[in-house]
Amino acid sequence: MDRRVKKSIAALKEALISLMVEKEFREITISEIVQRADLNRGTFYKHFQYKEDLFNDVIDDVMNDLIESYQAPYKTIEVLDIERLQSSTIRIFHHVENHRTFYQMILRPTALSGFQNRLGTVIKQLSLEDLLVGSDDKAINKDLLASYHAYSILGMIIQWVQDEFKNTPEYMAEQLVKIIHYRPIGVTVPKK
Amino acid sequence: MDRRVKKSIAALKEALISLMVEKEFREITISEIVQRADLNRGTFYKHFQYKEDLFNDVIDDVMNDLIESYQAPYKTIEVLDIERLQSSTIRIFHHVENHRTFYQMILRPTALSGFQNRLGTVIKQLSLEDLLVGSDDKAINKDLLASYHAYSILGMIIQWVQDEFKNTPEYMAEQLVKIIHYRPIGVTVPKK
DNA sequence: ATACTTAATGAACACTTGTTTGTTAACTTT
DNA sequence: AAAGTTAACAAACAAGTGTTCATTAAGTAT
Repeated sequence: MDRRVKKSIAALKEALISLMVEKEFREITISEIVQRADLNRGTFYKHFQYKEDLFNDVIDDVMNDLIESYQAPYKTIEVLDIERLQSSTIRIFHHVENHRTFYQMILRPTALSGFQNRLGTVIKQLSLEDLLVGSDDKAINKDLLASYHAYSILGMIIQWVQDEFKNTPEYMAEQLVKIIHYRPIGVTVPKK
Repeated sequence: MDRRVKKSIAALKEALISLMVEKEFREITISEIVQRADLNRGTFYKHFQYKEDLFNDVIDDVMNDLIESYQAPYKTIEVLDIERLQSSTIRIFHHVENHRTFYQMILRPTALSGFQNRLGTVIKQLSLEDLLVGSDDKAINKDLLASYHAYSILGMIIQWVQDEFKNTPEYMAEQLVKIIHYRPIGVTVPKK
């Protein structure tokens, strides 16, 4: 890859990130980005169509790091006991902490992903009111459980939509009940 | 509320929805919206700042319907047995089907919520590779389970961010394990 | 029915966007 | 080191954005 391209794209990413710390993505203009990156506006359009595309490149970097940190435990462990999956092997939360500023930027309620956050928040509220009434396990953080539950339902809906509504709503409801009552089985699987 | 306002906003919502069926939200201009709504551009800016704000109004309508359909079962049932929560009481999937076009529009992978979808997809992929290895329950749809699992983790991360990283990553990982092993308790709670 | 309030309009403004075109200069390949 | 390639640049364009302001007319309240 041409060194000029690498430098330009790196400068654009840098500029976008530093702007996103200061203001909403919505309000950042391409002119501002190139101004901060000290590049010509045409250079931006040579590589990207929208600022969203540039942002996707930034996301790519973080996602690659996530994939690495998720797979990291398996590199040292020869066999994986699913039932006894220790919380220490779950590295994803460390990854998030390492990219703290990024995730804060990305997931703040007002930000980008308007609809999914809204839907998630609504379901979470409903969960808090209802499904948690019977729970008395003091060791479990209620807010975390509600958010877990809310977004898991969102996940099922997204999968359903991606499957083009092939299943019936009744099937979906049944699956939800089954998954909630499901537990991973304690088998030991040899690595790869 | 002034009848003119109600009519204008309704026309703008209508116009936006019909445009969103045809093309990406990104590519819809405010000029197009008012043109289709047969209104002056200034009228749009009287009520909204960005097209995102108008879109939020559309979302509000659907969310209100969701809240209703979620709470509907409890209106007829006097007591609620959490353990025996029948799938038939879970109305949320019917709500989604009733707004099929809307959800398809909103949740298609290329659309709006870039980052969360990306994050969800990555975690789902990783889940499919790993956590499902030991599962042999033929009654559970693997893709649904993976998506459920992926977005539930996303939900925990979002909650963590909203709590301003008060907890440690180790705590988060422990909570995840606890929640996965958690089951709702079979208590019967009197309605309100 | 009349007076008031204010939504909707049209025109105008500086600015950003997305695109194109020719020129300059940096990089790669031989 | 020279030749060929192409990124970065500057300038210019139509179209959209976000804002303001005076004018018209629809709606509300008395």
